[in-house]
Amino acid sequence: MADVQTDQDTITITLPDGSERTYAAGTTGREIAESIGAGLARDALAIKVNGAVQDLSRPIDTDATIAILTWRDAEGKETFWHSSAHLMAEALQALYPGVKFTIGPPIDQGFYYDIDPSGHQISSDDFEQIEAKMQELAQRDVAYERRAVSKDEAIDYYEDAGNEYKLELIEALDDGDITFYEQGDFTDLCRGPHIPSTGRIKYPKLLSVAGAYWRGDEQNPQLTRIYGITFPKQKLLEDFLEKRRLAKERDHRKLGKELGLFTFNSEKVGPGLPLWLPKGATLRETLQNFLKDEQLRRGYEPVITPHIGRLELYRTSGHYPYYKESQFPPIRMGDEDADYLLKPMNCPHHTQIYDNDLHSYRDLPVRLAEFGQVYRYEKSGELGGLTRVRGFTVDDAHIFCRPDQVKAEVKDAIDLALKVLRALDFKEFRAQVSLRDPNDTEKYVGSDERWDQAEQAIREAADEMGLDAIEVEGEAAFYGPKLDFMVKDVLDREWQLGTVQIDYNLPERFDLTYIDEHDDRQRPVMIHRAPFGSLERFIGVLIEHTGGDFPTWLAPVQAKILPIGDDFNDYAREVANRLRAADIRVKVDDSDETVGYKIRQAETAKVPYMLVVGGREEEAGTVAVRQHGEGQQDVVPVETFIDRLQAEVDAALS
RNA sequence: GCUGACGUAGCUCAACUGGUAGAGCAGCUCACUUGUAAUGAGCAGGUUGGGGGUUCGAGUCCCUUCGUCAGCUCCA
Repeated sequence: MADVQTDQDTITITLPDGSERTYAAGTTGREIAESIGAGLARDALAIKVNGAVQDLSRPIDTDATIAILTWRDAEGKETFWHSSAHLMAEALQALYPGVKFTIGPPIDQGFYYDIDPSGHQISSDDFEQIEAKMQELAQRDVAYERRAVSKDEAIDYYEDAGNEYKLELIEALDDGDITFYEQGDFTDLCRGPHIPSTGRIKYPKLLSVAGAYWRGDEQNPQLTRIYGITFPKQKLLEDFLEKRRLAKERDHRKLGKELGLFTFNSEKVGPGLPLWLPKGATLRETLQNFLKDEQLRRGYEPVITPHIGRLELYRTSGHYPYYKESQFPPIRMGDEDADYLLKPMNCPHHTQIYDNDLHSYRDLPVRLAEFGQVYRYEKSGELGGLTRVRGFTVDDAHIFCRPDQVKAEVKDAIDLALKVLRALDFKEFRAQVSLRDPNDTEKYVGSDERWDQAEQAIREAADEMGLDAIEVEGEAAFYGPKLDFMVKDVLDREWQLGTVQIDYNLPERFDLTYIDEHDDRQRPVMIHRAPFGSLERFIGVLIEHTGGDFPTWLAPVQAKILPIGDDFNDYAREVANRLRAADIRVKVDDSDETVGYKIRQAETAKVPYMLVVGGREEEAGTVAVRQHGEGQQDVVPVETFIDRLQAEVDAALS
């Protein structure tokens, strides 16, 4: 279909390397690919013409800059998976007559299709059969054919099919802008583009089935969503499955259990309420101490507030009833005419600490820090491991400052967050600046002018700190813009960890003030910041990031002393005492086991250092050092080992 | 909360179409006294998540409830 009529007989095509080639007008992408090379033609999935991805079969009528897309291009993969969604739909149509198709887009890793099963029940047990059908269909290697249809034609087609979902989609489309794609017996309303033919899709794998609401709205009917992924080569599928297997190995829920860090085992305690075991608590306190020290150096002051507060506090702050649904219900005592709320946030309490004193502009900023435990009633289906819990700890601090100090404070908060990420070797994270939605300024508190200032401050601070932050409009909280650090877990799910948020709302609501140089009362700006975010979530992601091999400074047990026999238990204990005196976390394995067994135990527990001691060591006052995962190292005096370990810890935290 | 899957010893997992709940590891006891990733033997360990039902008989089938997982929705 020639959209653009031109008088040109020939067209000039510019390739990604900048070279130009001349073709007859109407040459297709496939022909261009063939003219470049047989290999490229074989791998070609789609073509990008002046920035728009389209089918290889479509003729090109004008001069254009093009790129032939293959599996190596993100857009090539996207097209491949989109076409795979159609192939899966064809298989489903063959196996489950009457199912209605809605939407089936590609995603980061594969694709899904939302269907109305129309009475069929599809479960993961059926995956093998569906995959087999997909392979069978793919082997027929039929073309994906694009067909422009009129709106009436499209409506007729789906009225015949009785597919109200597609009709709803067509409703929103303009006549003349509607296309069907067909492959084999399957026809789908689709914008495209698609790969040339089904034969490219050789290795399908269905991943999961779940409910999803039509158009993501809880009020709408629930559809069945089937997730899948496909590959052109077996090796790629195997690599993908291997990666998933490895990810499962690193799952923090599994490692948390194996390493004895935390447990959710007791149904009596309640869902989403983690119990920290001694080793996990040690790890967590070590992390907290690291941050406390860092904060002291940066002028933060510690505060401590109770776990509950009067409901009135949260009415004033505006959190209640706005977030009523995700809070534990208020507690009412019979003899007191007031309700109490289990605190969902620390900030209201902190405002009251600020308000305990009269503040001069000279005193600002005031930085109040607390590891504050908060409680939120997350929906049951939302809970998961440590990443989503109902009771968690925020490494919260609230900075009360003058408007002219905002940028410097945001910069310091970013610096602190970066320090934390660096100390824990997080190299892959994303920084996101969330701004207000320019089309819906109604839902935000505070004047436009203030928002402009705040957004500018946060943007400049991010920029000056060298952050390559992406900006997203409409993601800001109602009270101010924010900057978040996001990190992915082993399953590639992205979690928000650290955050810096500017807030003009709470100082207003609590009528917080400071006295300026003209003896006038002024409103301070509040900055919420939490470099870890939630300790629980952070540690969950950290476990997966390290695979349980924590850096020495964080390891719950840093060294385990392994006497080779009972005769050396005393010496082992003596060494342990010397290490403890140097603040090293140490355990002695004085069980009746062989050294080989003790080593195995320590290795599987991922203890960084094993110190084997026997007669030779006792006589010389030494330890035989074995490093986790590295095997036997050397035999050194106890003091040397202490010095080394301390140097390692200092280096990691500097 | 919704849809689906799952729940057997502390952990990891067995138990054909309904027919006496098993194993390895961990634990305990005893022996061994060990030199760099599992010493040997023995013992103990369960109302098969809870409740109800069908059946001569239920880990297995049905209902219900709690929990876990995946996804949806939401997230101060």
